[in-house]
Amino acid sequence: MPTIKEVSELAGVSLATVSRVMNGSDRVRAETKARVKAAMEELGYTPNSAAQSLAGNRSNTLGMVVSWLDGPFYGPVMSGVEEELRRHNRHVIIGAGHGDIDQEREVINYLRARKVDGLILLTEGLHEEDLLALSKELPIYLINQHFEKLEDRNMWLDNEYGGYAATRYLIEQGHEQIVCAAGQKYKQDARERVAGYKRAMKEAGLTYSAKHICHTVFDLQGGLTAMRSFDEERLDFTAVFAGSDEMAIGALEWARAKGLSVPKDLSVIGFDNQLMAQYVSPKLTTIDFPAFDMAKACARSAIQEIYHKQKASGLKFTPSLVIRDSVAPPPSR
Amino acid sequence: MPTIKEVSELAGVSLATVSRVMNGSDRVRAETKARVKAAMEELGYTPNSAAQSLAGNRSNTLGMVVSWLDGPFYGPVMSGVEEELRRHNRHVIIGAGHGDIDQEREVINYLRARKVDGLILLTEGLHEEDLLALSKELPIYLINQHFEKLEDRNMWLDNEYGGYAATRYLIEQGHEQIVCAAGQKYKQDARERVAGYKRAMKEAGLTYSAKHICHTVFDLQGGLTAMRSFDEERLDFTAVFAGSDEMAIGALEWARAKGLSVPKDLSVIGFDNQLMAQYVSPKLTTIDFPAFDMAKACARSAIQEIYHKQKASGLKFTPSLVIRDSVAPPPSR
DNA sequence: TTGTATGCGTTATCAG
DNA sequence: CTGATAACGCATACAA
Repeated sequence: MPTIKEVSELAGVSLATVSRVMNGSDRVRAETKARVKAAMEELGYTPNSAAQSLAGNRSNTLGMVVSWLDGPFYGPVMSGVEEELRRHNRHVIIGAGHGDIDQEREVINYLRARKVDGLILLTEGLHEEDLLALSKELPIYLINQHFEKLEDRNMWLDNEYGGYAATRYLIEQGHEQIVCAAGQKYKQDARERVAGYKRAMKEAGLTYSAKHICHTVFDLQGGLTAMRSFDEERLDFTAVFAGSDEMAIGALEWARAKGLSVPKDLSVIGFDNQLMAQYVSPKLTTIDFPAFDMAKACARSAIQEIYHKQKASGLKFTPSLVIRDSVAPPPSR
Repeated sequence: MPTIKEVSELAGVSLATVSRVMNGSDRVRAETKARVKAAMEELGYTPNSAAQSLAGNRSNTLGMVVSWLDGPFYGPVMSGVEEELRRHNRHVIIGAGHGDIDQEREVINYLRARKVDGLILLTEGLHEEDLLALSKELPIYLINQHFEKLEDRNMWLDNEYGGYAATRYLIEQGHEQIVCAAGQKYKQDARERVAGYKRAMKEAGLTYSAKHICHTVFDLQGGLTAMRSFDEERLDFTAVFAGSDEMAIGALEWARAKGLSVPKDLSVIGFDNQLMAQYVSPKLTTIDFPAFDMAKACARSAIQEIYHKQKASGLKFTPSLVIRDSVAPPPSR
């Protein structure tokens, strides 16, 4: 493995000069730079990242904390971050918090010990105080969590608009009685999606009661629970807006058990556009969550700020409707 | 951030001694060791991994190459590896090959430049020559790829047995006419699963022709294609063994389109026990692929060999049957 | 614009 | 069993 020393000898310059051309060519003559680059090329030089980290007092590594490594949602996010960082010759250490706040903290400590230069967080447990304290120590970037005090290190989805778009689509199809199966009430995104539902309903002059909105959990079981609740309340409805695809699949299951055909008797729209949305029957109409793009943008922004001293800026992403087979006009009476 | 220097001063010993107690206490007096440990504790010392890498000429990092970061299959694998490595204070850099052999090679080069101490591979493109050449350079560990020349760095699934168990279960339910929707013929695991099917059929004295086995692709579309082929061949069958859950879901879709009810009219068994197997309707009876455990075992073995000079040893994993709702006795005639 | 010298925090090789 | 001390490969003041 060649080192800068060998490169410098071949190029007939000093170590320092080689180092300079590596780190964004401060002020070195173009000709010298070319000679050095040629030498690097010839030797097949690759920098030793450990030495860089040690001397430069930074690890060229970002830490990333997700709740699960194996959830359908996190794959695209990790993928986006990894891809972007590798393009910039940096890398990422990923840790899983397993949905537990203590484990999340532990992972963060681990990453700190690894001296990561920044942190990308896609978590649920950490609250504002935690985040604020952390951010005093090193730059942290938030995916899917809108936190005003960290505004320019935020990549967030306009969940409200997503909920609006979903509901709006149902309304356009002719539905007037629409229920909303929502996720955990303490979750920001769950609440925002519900807000979108409400806005669309009001805007269309449709009515809903508190019973039309059922906060349960963002999973299949939660979807079932919500549907049962609507049923027990004897509500009339022709369509359901589910806060997540998994909940929507729960709704499909409920409908099947009830002998209702989707979308003929009941329309269902989900949220997230997870992989499995395409695998169920009927294929789920849903709202796309651009996780991959958000992750990429986040990584790019982090790199710019941390390594190139440019100001970071947050970005709001707008989700889009994905039309498949689970929504149709309501049954005519 | 405290360094060993500060620790050594507090403990009243030399740098070298501190270093010794860190690295598995070669020969240092118990009392000294205790003093040093106390000092480390008191200062909250954590080793600087960059310095360790530089001085020790190793990165304490393993590279891992998977085909996709976002496939349902890879999550549990990454999860297992990450968890095990972190427990041992090592880490992993994950790269994705995107199912393309050139990209896989590129990722491997990237990881080599990062000076990983070993490589965990869960790939498809690389062939034996590649692997053999690579393994001359650094230790490589294979998940889900049985390669005799690297026998003790192999974690592999007994796919043949899995295919046998799946088919056997169908037979026990009373099926006699069973077709097999298999994955890509060039894939080792696809072929092995088929071999298991054949063994079970023969053992039970049941017959099958070449037409009963259809090699397509390990995905939903492949499942559809295979089913159509059986249909066009006008085969009689009451059950299908699909080489993957995705193919099985394709079979479900085909049955639905045909107006067949699963499992009443047709039984379907899958393979892999991916997350989505629980989300489709009917819930898929399938063969569990213990990806998480395999990954953990692989990481453990790698750590033992690379960092503790113990001989690695491969492991064969036996898949198990997961009974859900997609298999029933054949319709009585 | 370029070169020299020093230090980053460890490990490893020697002596003692 | 323990202590000096020289690497490890690079970044960065400081000098030239």
